[in-house]
Amino acid sequence: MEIREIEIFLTLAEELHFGRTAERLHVSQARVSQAISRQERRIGVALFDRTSRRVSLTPVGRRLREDLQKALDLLRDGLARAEAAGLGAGQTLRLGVFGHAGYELRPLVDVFRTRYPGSDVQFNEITGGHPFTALRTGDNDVNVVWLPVAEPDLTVGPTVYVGGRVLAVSADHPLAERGTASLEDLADYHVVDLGPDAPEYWVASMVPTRTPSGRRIPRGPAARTFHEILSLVATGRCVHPLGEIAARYNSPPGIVFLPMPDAPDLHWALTWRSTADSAAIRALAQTAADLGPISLDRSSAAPVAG
Amino acid sequence: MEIREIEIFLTLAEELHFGRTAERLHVSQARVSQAISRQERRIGVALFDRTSRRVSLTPVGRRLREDLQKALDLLRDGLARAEAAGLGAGQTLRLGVFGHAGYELRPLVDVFRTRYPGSDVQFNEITGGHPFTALRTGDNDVNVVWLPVAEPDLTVGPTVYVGGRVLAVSADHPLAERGTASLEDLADYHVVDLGPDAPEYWVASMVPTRTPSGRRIPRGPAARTFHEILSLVATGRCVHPLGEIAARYNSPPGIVFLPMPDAPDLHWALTWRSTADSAAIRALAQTAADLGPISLDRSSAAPVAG
DNA sequence: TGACTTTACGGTTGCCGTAACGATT
DNA sequence: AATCGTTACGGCAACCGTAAAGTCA
Repeated sequence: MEIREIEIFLTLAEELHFGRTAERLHVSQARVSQAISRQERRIGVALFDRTSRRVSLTPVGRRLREDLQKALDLLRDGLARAEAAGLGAGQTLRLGVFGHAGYELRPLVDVFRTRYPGSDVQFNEITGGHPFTALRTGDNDVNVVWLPVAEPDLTVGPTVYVGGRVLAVSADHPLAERGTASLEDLADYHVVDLGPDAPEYWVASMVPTRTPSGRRIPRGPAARTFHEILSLVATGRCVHPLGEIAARYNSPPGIVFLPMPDAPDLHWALTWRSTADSAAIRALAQTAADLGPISLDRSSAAPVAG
Repeated sequence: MEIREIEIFLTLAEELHFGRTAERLHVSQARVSQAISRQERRIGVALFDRTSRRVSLTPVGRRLREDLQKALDLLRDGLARAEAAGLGAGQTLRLGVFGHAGYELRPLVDVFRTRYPGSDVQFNEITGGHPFTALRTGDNDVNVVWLPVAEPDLTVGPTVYVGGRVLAVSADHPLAERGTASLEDLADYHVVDLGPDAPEYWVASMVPTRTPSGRRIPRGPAARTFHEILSLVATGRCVHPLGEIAARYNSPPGIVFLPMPDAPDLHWALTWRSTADSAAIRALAQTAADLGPISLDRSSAAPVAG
C-alpha cells in the first residue's frame, strides 16, 4: 500500500471517473485502473462497481474512503508542520546566478525572507561555460538560467524573469554606430565559444548556430566567464549576445551593448537537481510561482554604480 | 513520502538505534540511514540527533512521530477493516495439492473456515510433472509442494507438514520382500523421469541424482501424474520415491510402498505467485503459520478405504 | 459506434543490498 | 579496537506510459 495509490483511490472516490482522475493526478488512465485493481486484489474485495459508463463506490469502498481520507490528512498535516518548523529554523539556499542577475531577484528574495523568516538566500556566481556544474557538485542548491534546460537529472521550476538580449561589441566595432543589432548580423562576425561543459542546445538558444536566413554563425575563440567574454569582445575579435541585464548594470570600458530587437525574449527559470529536492527549494519555487515572472522592461530597479 | 519510510522513521523513533531498527524491519542498516537522511532532506530539518554512540529525537522529530503514528494507525485500521469485510464476503481459494494430501490439511482448512466464515478452500490436484504450472496460469491460488522451491516469481510461505518418503515398487520387485528401502538402493534401478516442466533442483530434492555414496541414479521412462508413475512402477520397469502420504491413502494393485528410513524428511509448504498476493492468501498463510507444521507421524488421521 | 475501462508490454526510476569508509568511545 | 552510522555503487523490481483490446450504452 503506497501513498500514491491511496491518493489515486481517494481521487477516484471523489471523481467517480477514471479519465478525470488520471487528469487531476497527471498520470495515465491505465495507471489509475492498475492502481485500483491492485488495491482491490490485495484487500480482496471490490472497492468500486464499474461499467464503461458508471463508476460507483461499494459499501466497503465508502467506508475505506473515510478512513483513508482522515489518515492522509493527518499525515500531511504532520509533514507540513515539520516542514514549517524546518523553514523557520534557518536554512540558507545557495542560488547561482549570472553576474548581477541577483539584483533583479530582490522582489522574490524579499518575499521569500518575509514568508520564511528563518531562511535566507545567498547568491553565487555561475558562468556560461559551466551553467550546471555547481548544481551537480552540490555547491549550489538552485540556479537561475535561461531556458530551455533539458537535462535528465535537473528539474526546471518557475520562470523568474523574462527579458531580451543585447549584443556585446567593441566600442570601435562597425556595428556600434548603428545602435542596434539583429540576429542576421551574427553571421558576419565570430561569437565566443563557451566550451564543452555547456550543452550545445542550451548555448544555441542564446547564440544560434545559424541566422534566421540560414547563414552559419562562426564560433570564435573560447571563453568561460563574463569577464573573459568581455575581454575577447573588447579586442574586436568577436561579438557576443548576452541577457540584457548585462547591459543594465555594467559599463565596461571599450564595450558597447546593442539591443537586439528581433531576438525573441529569453525566459530565465529556477533549476535544481531533481534528487536534491527539499522543503526550502519547494518554498522558494512556490514563492516564485506566486510572484510570476518579472519583466525586465517593467522593472523599477534603479541602475547601480559599479 | 512512502509508507515504508514512515515505518522506518517510527521504528527508529522507538528503538533509537539504527542496527536494531534494521533488524526489526528486515532491511539493511544502510537502508535505514538512507531513508532517514532522505526524509530529513525533503522536510528540511533534522529529525534525529545522532553520533555513532547515541541517537535521539529532535523536538521536531518528536512531534512528527506523534502525528505519523496516529496517521499510520488510522490507515492500518481502515485497511484491516476493509480486508475483514472482504474475507467475510466469500472467496474461494483454489489450493493445489498432490493426490490426497488435502486430507492431511483438514486441520488447517477447518481453522481457516472458522476464522473466516465467508471464505473457503477448494482442492485442485497437481502433479509432479507440473508442480507450478497451475499457479502461473492462474488456475490455482496456492500450491502445497515439497521444498526447496527457488522460483523467482513464487513466494514460499509456511510449512504445513513434514514427513518422510516411501519407495513405490512393484509387488514382485526384489526389494519388496525387504520391507524397507534406502537411498542407496536407488542406483540399482531406474526412477521415473518427471519431464522438463519440473525444475531439476526440485525433482532432485525428492529423487537425488546420486546416492549418498556417489553412485548415479538412472532416470527411466517419463511420466507426469501419480497414476502414470504407478503404472510404470507396476510393470517393474522402475521404482520411484513419493511422499509417505501416498502410502497412507492408496493401496494400488501390484504396488508396494517401502519406507525409506534414511531419507531426510521433506517439508511441504504453501507457495503462491508473488504478484498474486491477496488478503485471502495472507489469511491462509497466517493461519498455517499459527498452527505450525503437521507432523505426519503424529497425525491422528484414520486410513481411508480406497 | 463511440466513450470508457482493462490488458499487454517495454523503458526507466528509485529501492535496497553489499561493501567500504568514517566517526566516536 | 570495537561499535555504529554513512557513503558508493550496482542489480532488479515496480511504477508508469503507450498502444491495443475489450465492454457497455
